[in-house]
Amino acid sequence: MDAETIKRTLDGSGLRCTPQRYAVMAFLMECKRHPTAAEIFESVNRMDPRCSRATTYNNLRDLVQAGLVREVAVEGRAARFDAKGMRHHHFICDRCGNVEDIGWYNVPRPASGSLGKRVLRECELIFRGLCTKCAPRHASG
Amino acid sequence: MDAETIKRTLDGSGLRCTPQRYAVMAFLMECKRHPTAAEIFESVNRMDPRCSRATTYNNLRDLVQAGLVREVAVEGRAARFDAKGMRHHHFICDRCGNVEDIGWYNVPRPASGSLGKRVLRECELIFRGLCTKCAPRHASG
DNA sequence: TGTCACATTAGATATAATCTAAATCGCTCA
DNA sequence: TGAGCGATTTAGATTATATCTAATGTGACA
Repeated sequence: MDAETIKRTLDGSGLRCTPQRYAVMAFLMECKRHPTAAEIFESVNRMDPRCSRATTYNNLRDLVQAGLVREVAVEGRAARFDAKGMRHHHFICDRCGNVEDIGWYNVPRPASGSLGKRVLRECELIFRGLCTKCAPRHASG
Repeated sequence: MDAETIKRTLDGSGLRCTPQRYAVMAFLMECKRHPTAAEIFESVNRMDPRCSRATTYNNLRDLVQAGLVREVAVEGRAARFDAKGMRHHHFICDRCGNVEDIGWYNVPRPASGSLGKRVLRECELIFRGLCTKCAPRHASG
C-alpha cells in the first residue's frame, strides 16, 4: 500500500492529506489487527510526536465519516478501527475483546416489511465466541 | 410477563431474586425500547430509591452473563440493553443511536474454514441506517 | 440466634472520548 | 513571494460511561 495510493484515497474523499492524517490512515492500512484508538495514538505518536491524542481522535472520526475506516463498538471495551479494504465480517472474542476478520459472504436482507420507513445503509454480520488464542486457554481453565 | 415468571427465570439462572434485580429484569422485559444503563438506573431508581447505580450496573452484568439480557454496544454511545425474548436482529440508527428490533431470520454460518480454531457461540446481524424518526428529518435537513 | 456467602451502597476512581480556545498550517490568489 | 483565510492541530480540561472499594445489609439454614 504505497504513499501515493493513500494520498489519492484521502484526496478522493475531500480530506486534506496532512502528515498526521496520513500516518493514521497508513497505520490502519498496514495493521493486521483491529487496534483501539489508544493503540493507534500510541503507535502514530511514537513514530511522529507531532500527532496528538485529539488529532488522532479527530482524524479517526473524519476517516469513519468519509467511509474509509470502519469503527467496531465492543461491549465493555474501547472501540476498534479497521481500514475498509476488502469486504468482510467480524468475529469478536468474548474473552479478550479482539476483533478479527471473517471472509465476506452475502447476507440476505430483511423482508422490506420489517424495515418499515427506516433507511437501510449497511448490513453487517457479527460473530461472537472465543478467538484462536482464547479457545484452548478457556477449555483448560 | 408476571412476577412469578421473572422470579422463576432468575432462580433458573442461579441468581437470587432480590428486589433490585427483580426491578431491573422487570423493567427490561416490559420496555419496548432498548434502554441505556443510565436510563435503566433512572427508571428503576425512581420506582425504588433503594437501587443504586452500582447495583444497576452489577445486576446488568450478572443478567448478561447469565444469558438473560443482551448488551448491544453502539459506536460512540452508551451500550443498550435488551431482555432476550424472541430471537431478533438489531437495527441501529446512525443518527440518534437508538436500537430497534428486526424480526429474526436465519443467517448462514461462515464456511468452517474461515473460522479456524475459533469457537463460535453467537451470530448476529446488525443493520444500520436511519430509524423511522430520523429518516424524514434527515431528508429535509 | 449465629454464621456465611451473596448483595447492595455511596462515592471515589478508572477509562474512553470529546471539547475548548489558541496556534499553526498550507491552499489560493494576487 | 506573501496576505488572507479556512482547515487542521494542540495540550489539557472536561464529559460520559462504567467499574471499584470497603463498609453494610440480607436471608437461608444449621
